[in-house]
Amino acid sequence: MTETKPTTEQLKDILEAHGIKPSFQRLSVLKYVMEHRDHPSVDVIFRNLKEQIPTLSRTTVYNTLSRLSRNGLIQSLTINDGEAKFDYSETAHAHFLCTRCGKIYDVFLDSDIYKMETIDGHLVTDIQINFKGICSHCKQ
Amino acid sequence: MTETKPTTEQLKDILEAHGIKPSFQRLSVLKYVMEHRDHPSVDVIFRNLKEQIPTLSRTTVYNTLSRLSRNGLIQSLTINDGEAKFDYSETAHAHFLCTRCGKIYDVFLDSDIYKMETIDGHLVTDIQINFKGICSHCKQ
DNA sequence: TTTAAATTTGTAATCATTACAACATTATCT
DNA sequence: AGATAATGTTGTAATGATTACAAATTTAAA
Repeated sequence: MTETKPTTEQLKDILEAHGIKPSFQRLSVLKYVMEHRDHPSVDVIFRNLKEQIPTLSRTTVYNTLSRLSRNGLIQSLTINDGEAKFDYSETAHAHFLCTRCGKIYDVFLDSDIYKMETIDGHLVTDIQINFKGICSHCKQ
Repeated sequence: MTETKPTTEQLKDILEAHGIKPSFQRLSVLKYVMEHRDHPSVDVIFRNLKEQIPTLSRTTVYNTLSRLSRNGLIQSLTINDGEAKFDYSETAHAHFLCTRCGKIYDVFLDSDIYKMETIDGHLVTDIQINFKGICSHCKQ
């Protein structure tokens, strides 16, 4: 499993290292994304955290994810129309979206593309390689 | 310029070769996408065609683009949240989205990734390589 | 402890997309 | 050709994700 159980101290350190104040809500959102590597949507994150934090607002989840993403802590996957999916990962990897069941699979391929810092004179801050098709389960 | 001016006959042939009946609306949408390689959105396509075809419905544009995309004639770019962008191209290429000005640039890099037909046992029907960052114009 | 700054919350607005039913056009069959 | 079925188009209404915004709360600074 790629899932980790970071301690509150570790979460705090990570947020501060990225210039984000470690509020309780932010710690909770980051914790959720780190412990659930199945590309959760805003709605999934919100509904699950709401159980532990009844006062939590959907807007806070949006704000927090957007900030984590902007500061390069997590990646906002734009692989499908509809809702955004979020990804925390140390190692660069691609994604495969099954257009039948909607599941998103991690795909590990070592490509030089991930190392590019500029392209055609443009400054690169994010790289996403997206495959779409029918997954092995749906194929049968 | 990569733009082409296909004749009505050519458009008809292309549609029929992909198993799509060449109605007037479909010919018009395909023509627009082929002649405008700047990744237009549904709204842009609709508003421009509406001038020549006053009876045109937005739903028809959605339906047509979705069918052209499903049949592999055009590509629906999912590089940014918000609205989908459409791309007609004979040669595989990547895209760069400037997060400041919103412009999408074509990026040509020859990668073996485009040749993949399966990955991890999944059947691949679409591949997109997306870069994001600050473009050379906005950098200054 | 008072004041200012930052964060969170909830509701209302926005905007792209889809559902759907009526209407129009095109193809099929006798 | 004329009747009938199939397909395509249109417009409006619904849906669903995201954002705007202002009030309320919490945290930091003086």
